[in-house]
Amino acid sequence: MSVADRKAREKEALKMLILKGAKKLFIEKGIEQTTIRNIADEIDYSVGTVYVYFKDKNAILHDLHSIGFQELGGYFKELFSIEDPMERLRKMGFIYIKFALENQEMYDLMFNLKAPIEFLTNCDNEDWNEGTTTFGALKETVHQCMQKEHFKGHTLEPLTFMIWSLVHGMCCLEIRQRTKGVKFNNPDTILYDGYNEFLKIIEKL
Amino acid sequence: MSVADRKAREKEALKMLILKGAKKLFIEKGIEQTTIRNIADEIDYSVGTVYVYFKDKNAILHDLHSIGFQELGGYFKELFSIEDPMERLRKMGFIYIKFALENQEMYDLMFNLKAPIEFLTNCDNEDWNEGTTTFGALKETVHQCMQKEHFKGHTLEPLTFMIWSLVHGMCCLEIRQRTKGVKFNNPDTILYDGYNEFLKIIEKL
DNA sequence: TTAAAAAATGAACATTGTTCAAAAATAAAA
DNA sequence: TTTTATTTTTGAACAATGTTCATTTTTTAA
Repeated sequence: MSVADRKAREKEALKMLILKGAKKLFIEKGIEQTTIRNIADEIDYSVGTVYVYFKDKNAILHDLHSIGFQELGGYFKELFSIEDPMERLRKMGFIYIKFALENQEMYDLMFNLKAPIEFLTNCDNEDWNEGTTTFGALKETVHQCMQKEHFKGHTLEPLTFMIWSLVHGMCCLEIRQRTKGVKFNNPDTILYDGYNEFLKIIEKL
Repeated sequence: MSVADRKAREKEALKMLILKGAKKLFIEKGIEQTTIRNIADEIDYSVGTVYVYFKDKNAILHDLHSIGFQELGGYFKELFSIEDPMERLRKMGFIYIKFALENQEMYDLMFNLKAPIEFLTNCDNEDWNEGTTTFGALKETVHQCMQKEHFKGHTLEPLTFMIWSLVHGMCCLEIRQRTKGVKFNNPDTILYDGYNEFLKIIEKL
């Protein structure tokens, strides 16, 4: 191993350290409430160093948003072993909501904040690979459901988007505290009453 | 009319002027990109004056979020004349999406931003009247649908929340630019392909 | 041991929301 | 009308933020 190799590894390590510190603070005190100085303090480096490794705050948020998608992938792992696509779709909905509620700041970053998308636009990058891949996974399962004679009369792409919108809408309203006027039976609102109604709906399609 | 009355009227007028200026700038250049100084400049007053009429930026955002709900109410007006609840529900979905797409910054403020809710919390106000009222209107229509034997096997409150989540989810993903990976047929994506699929879904419930 | 290259630093800048003593404008009193 | 009291408006000043960059420190190569 050359010195250049080690340097590259160290560079990568420090980049990860910054991201790890940032994520910790984001979860602890919220993304908006976390400053670059906070992040630098957290890992005992100076502000300037953070800017050596990241172009700006959006770059940090974008990288962390990608990490969020990796983590969602981890949640989704257990789905691979489910043969029946309808059963997989049901579980997928549950896991999606669970992930959103257990990782609210990360979910917000992945699907709501402007920063990650702004970063892509700034880099002249039209595509949003993380989202497209996840959407593709859902679409594949819906496709298999349709092959088994479910969802008659629906079109794959828009229907997939509807299912995504349904669970995303729930999570979004909950995370942004717009569910105050909704009277649920269960204390753990979305994950029980919401999810149950979601099950009823896809059953009828 | 006493002097005190006139003063009260003038005070109210200036408050409205500030809100009007703020709204104009929000729509023109985005909420995050608009500063208090911008708003003050827009209406030819000083920064300090803005703070005489509003406690802080959140107070402006909250009042503007309320105005947004009034405007949504304006969009909803034509629904009153529709007798058939199912037909009314369908039109309601269309108008909701239309409002969201035509007033993206306002929609964001009403249903996504933290500011209006933070303002309520700061005032020790637990309730979110604007949202609860709008949710109530949707719930009433869904209730009438159920009385006409639609939506068998569903529960009013959670089902209403599902329908809201569905349209909100679509609008949210579109406004926050998360629909890049979804291939629609129509150029006006959500309002046609999305809405059509929404129609198919509520038809089957 | 020394010179060159790389990495880390933190003071400095522009911009933000916010405050508040002072100034200006208005109303009430003499 | 003139003076006093009250209300309204002002903008300089403050702390906090994202960001930059000349300087210092550390590491590598000679």
